[in-house]
Amino acid sequence: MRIGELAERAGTTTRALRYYEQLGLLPARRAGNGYRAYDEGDLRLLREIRMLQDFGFGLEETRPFVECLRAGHPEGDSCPASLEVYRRKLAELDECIAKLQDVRQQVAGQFERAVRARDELAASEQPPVCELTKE
Amino acid sequence: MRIGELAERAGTTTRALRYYEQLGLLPARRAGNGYRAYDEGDLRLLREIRMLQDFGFGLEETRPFVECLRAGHPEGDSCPASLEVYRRKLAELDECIAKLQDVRQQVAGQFERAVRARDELAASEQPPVCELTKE
DNA sequence: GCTGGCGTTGACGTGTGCGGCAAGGTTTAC
DNA sequence: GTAAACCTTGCCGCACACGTCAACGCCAGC
Repeated sequence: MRIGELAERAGTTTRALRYYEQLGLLPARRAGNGYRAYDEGDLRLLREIRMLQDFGFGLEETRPFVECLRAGHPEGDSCPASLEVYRRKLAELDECIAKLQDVRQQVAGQFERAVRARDELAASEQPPVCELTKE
Repeated sequence: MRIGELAERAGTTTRALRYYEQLGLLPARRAGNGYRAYDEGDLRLLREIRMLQDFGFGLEETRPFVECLRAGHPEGDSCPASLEVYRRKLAELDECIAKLQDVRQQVAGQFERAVRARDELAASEQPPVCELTKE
């Protein structure tokens, strides 16, 4: 299989594949004409990378999974190094979520204060004249 | 006040201030010798920028707040444009938090599945011989 | 044999918020 | 008078995962 076909079957681009090879993440054999040659195993590796990327893993974080598969294990996460990455990622996610929730609270507080200030200003500048102003 | 003093009083760097000026976010008057000259008002603007940055606002998102203050309003969020930025940010935060929580769920699921698979494999390869193996 | 569609490498661009350095001018303290 | 500490502009670098050329080679169909 050549690079274009692999890219299409994995739902990515040739540019990404060349980049992965540059990182040593997904090295390719070469055909006689210099074209990159891939097989079904590479497709499996690539799908693993893509799935982890969708989870927000950086490319370096996918490396243990890829190497685990290349070592012949049935799943990318059959190795301790991969499990460790999972653990780190979960901790990271928890921290990030907590931080965002804290920020959300603070921003919501600022927003509500600002809205109240605006409403009070409007009320003092243009007090309702009488009941008749209500249409 | 010169750039170094302002930076120190706001807890930032001269480099950041020059960058803000480059963006037109915090323009500076100039002294006769070409040095940037700031006043207390600029310190106020800068503090506003820094606070919003701490909330994760991008510099462009702080612009309405800064312009609001420069227009003479008592607070950076006294203007409708600032309130709109708050609203957008809250929506963005909610979306981001929801996404992260979803990802966390999925990663946790993968992790637990992988751990179970590992334990089952270990159990089948090295079954507990008998009660005596427990120390 | 020629066009079109593959492939190759290499290099620069993207966005964000600065850090760091060079090469100079200014001011301040002693 | 001179050294230290400030200021100026300008430009390159970083992280990250590629996108987007450019200039070229290879191969299939007509």
